[in-house]
Amino acid sequence: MFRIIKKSKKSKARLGVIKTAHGEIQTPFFMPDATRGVVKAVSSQDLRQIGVAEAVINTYHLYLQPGLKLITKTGGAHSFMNWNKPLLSDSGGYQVYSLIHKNHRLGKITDDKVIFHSPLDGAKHELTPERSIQIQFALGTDMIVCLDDCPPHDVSSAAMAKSVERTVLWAKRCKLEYEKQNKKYKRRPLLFAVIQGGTDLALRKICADALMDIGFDGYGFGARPVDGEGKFIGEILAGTAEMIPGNAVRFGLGIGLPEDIVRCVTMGWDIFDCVIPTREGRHGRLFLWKRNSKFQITNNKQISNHKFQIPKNFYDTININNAKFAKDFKPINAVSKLPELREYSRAYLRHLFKIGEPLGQRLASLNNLEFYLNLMEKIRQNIKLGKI
RNA sequence: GGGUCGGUGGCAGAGCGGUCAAAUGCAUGAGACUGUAAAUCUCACGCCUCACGGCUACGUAGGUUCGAAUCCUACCCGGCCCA
Repeated sequence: MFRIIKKSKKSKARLGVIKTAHGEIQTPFFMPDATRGVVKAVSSQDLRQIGVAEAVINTYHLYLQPGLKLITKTGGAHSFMNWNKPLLSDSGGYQVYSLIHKNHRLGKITDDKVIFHSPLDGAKHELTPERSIQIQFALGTDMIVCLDDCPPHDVSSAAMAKSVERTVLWAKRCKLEYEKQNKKYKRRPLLFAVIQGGTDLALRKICADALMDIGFDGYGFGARPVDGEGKFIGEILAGTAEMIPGNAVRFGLGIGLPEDIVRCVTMGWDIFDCVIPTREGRHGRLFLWKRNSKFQITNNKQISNHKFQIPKNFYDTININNAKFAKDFKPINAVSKLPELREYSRAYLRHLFKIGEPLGQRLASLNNLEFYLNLMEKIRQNIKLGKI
């Protein structure tokens, strides 16, 4: 269940609460990706320690490995992962894109279903909209997503229209299957559909309207639009948000960069997930607050007079692999709530990366997740105080 | 002392007359990463130059050849075997 607590007067941002069987979460929020049942390199204990309240797992990956039987046997994804907070499962729609649209040898898409060759061992698997929902019920996740057809950005407009048509068709089948599973499991996870349509707002509208006729708890924005240089195109996201009724959850799938999340919040998007903090962390990039950033938690008096603008340059990133950190004995992150990040030096973290030690990846991932959590906290505070 | 094999760029290690500034791996330097086929990928990596190009290089010194990391001679150094 989704309830809006406060709407901004300055923008389309809103504060809300999503109630699930595993607790309530305040929106806007960010979910780390735990695609294969782990946020890579970190434990659920780590996540709890920095205050992560929800995570995203993937239907397709967990179905392939370790498989549903095993997960069902342990009582679902929550207990398997030792995670008692809300979980969202993604449908496998993104894998339609990353495994098939991008590489036709790995499978085939028909109107009826998707045929995958497992990247693990090449074995053939079929995913239908119904199957995706069944799997997600078996996983026991709190928020589930309809299987969608996520095309590459550069596809022809005819192919894009086809994707939209397919996405709507599949969403319809997902909804029907959802009702069946509902009766079987006596559970009502939130069901989200995904709006496709590329950078064509009219097509997005066709998709959104068709999905809203079916009716879902929330609507996702699929296939983050980019321009020729790979940059984020805001108008499409803003326009699409407007198509979605205010009482539905707006889910920006795979978004993104900190500044993009802020922008999307002001457009009315509520929840986000992205691999950036963890993947880039594993690759040595750390997100750090700028010392004099104007984008601060607003109970700080000094900046409480600051009129809200979408903050720019409020953070820095560093690549800890760079030679300049070899003798940098400053803390990894002096303002972290994690003692580990305050006590280990950057020189040491660089050393861990240089020797390929997984501890380095864990520390960097935690640093970045903490940054994202802080970001969302600041965003919520700003909305609460009427600044966004 | 005799015999034998070998000495190649930061390291390991190809190359054995021209297409060699020299494969490949590692190391190093930088970059990318957006619903995770990602502890991955890309680029650079003798010196000078933005580049064209030039210069110096395959233990050292000579030599053969139009041309040598590659062939010959001597020397230096190392491994192994014999005394």
